[in-house]
Amino acid sequence: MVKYSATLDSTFGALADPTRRAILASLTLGGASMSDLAGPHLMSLPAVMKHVRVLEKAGLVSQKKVGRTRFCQLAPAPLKQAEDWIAQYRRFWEGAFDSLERFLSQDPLPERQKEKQKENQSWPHRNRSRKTRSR
Amino acid sequence: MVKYSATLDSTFGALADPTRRAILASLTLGGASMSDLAGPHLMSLPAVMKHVRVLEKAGLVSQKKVGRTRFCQLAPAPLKQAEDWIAQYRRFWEGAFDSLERFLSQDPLPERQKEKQKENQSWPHRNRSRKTRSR
DNA sequence: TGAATACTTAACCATATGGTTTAGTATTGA
DNA sequence: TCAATACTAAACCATATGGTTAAGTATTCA
Repeated sequence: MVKYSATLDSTFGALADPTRRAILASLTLGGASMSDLAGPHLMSLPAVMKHVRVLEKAGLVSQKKVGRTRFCQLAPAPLKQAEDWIAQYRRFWEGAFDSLERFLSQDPLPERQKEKQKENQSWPHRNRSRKTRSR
Repeated sequence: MVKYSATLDSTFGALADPTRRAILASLTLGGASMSDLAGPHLMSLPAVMKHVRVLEKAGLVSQKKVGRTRFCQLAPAPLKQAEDWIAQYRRFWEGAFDSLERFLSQDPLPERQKEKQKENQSWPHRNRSRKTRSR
């Protein structure tokens, strides 16, 4: 199947929500209680707690209960992996910018097809064989 | 409401799925048709097309139809913004790693509370005033 | 002790997401 | 021209997501 990283899934998934990014931003000011975090947001405390739980599952936040108060703090690890993943693509998307206009307006053939045409083959169908599917 | 970036939402959202990351990886080898992209995945062509549409809406992929074939290619812009966002947090999560053990096991009071205690105030409730909510 | 605080849990809801199958349309090539 | 190719569109489905309200529990403080 597909090369799979549960870490990247949950990291990017956690960062995809503006409320959660705002919570992380708030935590850069230091540890905060649930009510602290909920304060700026126009949503209920349980809703904010769900967001915090998503951030915790993604490893972006750690929690600790002191008395009746739950404190949250930024946690370190997985953002590094996400940043590395994106950085790895930088040269490709920088290259892509150069060739974008040509791709969209002038040259009708992408690299893969041109290679294969040079080899004087028919179009390479990577999915010629249909797969068995569950269900 | 919350500081909001539709671009970061859709960029991180698009990157949160392993199939879509695999499609981007495949496109680093050059432009590819829909069937090319669908090839390695154990899912139907319409499913892959939905993923490509998500990537296109996020601005990560551009498309072009030539005859009956639809070609896709990496597009440049929004990964930069996402990488910048993450990079901006690096110093915080590096710092967080140093203070994590103390936070979790020894020191019961986070920075914000300690500040306020020094000021001899009661705990600052950022959400003391309840908000009006829609619905 | 008893009221206020700070979560916590549960049930619920609407919409989004990620997949399917089926039945098309438009192109291509023998 | 006619069959095969390569998408495309629509209807459908299960589960996830992001929110709510209501009713708890556990702590704290006067």
